[in-house]
Amino acid sequence: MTHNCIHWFRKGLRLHDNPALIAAMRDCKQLYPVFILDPWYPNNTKIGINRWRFLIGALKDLDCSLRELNSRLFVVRGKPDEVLPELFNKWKITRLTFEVDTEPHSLQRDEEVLKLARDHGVEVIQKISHTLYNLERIIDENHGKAPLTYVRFQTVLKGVGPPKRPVPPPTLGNMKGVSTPCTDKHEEKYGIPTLDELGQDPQLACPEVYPGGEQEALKRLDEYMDKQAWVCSFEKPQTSPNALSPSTTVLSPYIRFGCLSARTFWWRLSAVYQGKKHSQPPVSLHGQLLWREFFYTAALGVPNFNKMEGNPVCVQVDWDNNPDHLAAWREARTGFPFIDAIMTQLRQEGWIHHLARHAVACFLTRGDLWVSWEEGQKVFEELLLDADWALNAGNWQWLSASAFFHQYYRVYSPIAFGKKTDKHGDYIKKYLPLLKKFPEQYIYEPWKAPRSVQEQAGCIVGKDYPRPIVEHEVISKKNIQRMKAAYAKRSPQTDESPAKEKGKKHKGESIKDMLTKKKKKSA
DNA sequence: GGCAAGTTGGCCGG
DNA sequence: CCGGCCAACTTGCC
Repeated sequence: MTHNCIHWFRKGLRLHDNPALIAAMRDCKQLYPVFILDPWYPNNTKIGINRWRFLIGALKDLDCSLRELNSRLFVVRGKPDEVLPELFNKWKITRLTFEVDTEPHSLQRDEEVLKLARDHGVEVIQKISHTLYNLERIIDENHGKAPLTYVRFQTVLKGVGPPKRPVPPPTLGNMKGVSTPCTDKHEEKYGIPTLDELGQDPQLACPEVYPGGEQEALKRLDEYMDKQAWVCSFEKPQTSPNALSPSTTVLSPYIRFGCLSARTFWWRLSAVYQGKKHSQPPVSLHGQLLWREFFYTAALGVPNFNKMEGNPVCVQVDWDNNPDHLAAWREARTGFPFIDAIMTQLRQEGWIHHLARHAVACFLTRGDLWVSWEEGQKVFEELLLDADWALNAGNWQWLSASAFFHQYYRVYSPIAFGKKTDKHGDYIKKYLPLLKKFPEQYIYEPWKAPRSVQEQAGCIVGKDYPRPIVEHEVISKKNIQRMKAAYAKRSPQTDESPAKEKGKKHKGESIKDMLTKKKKKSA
């Protein structure tokens, strides 16, 4: 039997390692590659202009590549559960293929679509290619629960083996006997949207630093895989958050939209590592892909993963409702140049280094402003090209010491942290040119500069650039105590039965224990 | 009991 | 002046 097929692109905006697309081409007469632009989607999540532009780039590139296979991309406007049944009838569809997406709202949407397909007699083929592994399998192997530590995650993976190899991209051979019926009105009806159509003002766009698309992704991948020594010695915590050009690969936006397959990246790294000494997870580049997998698994296994309430792994904290603090942070006017420079880079370029995310996330939440991580999550969702539901929620919980990471007394200093990798403040001067003329000595703390120095620099603190929004040394100490209180509330069983702990120590108290205790007391 | 990607700032010894 | 150690201090897992 030959089929009329829709391949539904959602994430996975690529031809390489796309098993669902290959499946669509098998025994196929007419192929319709579809992307559904859901105008209602932005209702619950705000998407910034840079993210829209990246998506447009990725769609254009996809359409280009499909043309080379004598096909085209159909961008369809509407809600999937309304649009797909129409298309099933109109195109006499017998088969629907797509890539598995494990985000909760996607799972719900796809459940609905499966029902509709069944009603229309449409066969559905789903393939896993967005993640390295079948995440359900990982949860099964861990006795039905998502692993909560990276070490545990790695232990589970040892039993599962390496990820599958990527599937080669389709060729004209795959398209033998397959056609994509297009009319003259294709552009008009199924064309790729413009920023205008998406309600974005192109005039407001900053210069594009990271163009979207599979070709761009593969070019970038090649460029980095050529640097073999760099790849083999890569250790994420050693890279700089405030380098003038990125100290890491910036492949994350491409992986987020599926312009680059994580499995392709994984096996390209394996090829570079082959026979050489190389860094290891969690800090290596393989380790980065595993962190992604780790948070994807947690996001699938933990209910309400993007919220504090109803999230069983998340510490419940009495965050302040402070719109002024939140706005200052979002709009890069906290008065801390390091923080404001990072937030400026985020808004302009759509990407900031992982450790820069640490600095601003800690500052917004447990470090200084005591604003809920959910608010920060929303801002990142809007502005980050690589904003990914699972990673965004997981990392915000990590940084706010709400889950995964618990050493809340480790607070990043908005002054000291940046200095370690950028003594002269060049990064600050790049993104906050207003402060360009401040002497090095004051670049991280311009409010400490004498009036005459501020005048000389042409920038008066309190007038041209804000005074610091909080006193970091004071507020961060207070906040540590607030975190301590939140943690204490968390486990009432230790409150009720302190005897348990005493009982445990009673018998086996060693000399070393006693020494440690004494030391602590005297300190 | 010890260890875990990603702190800071103070103190001590060289 | 620099590197190293320590305290501040938690949970999950081995």
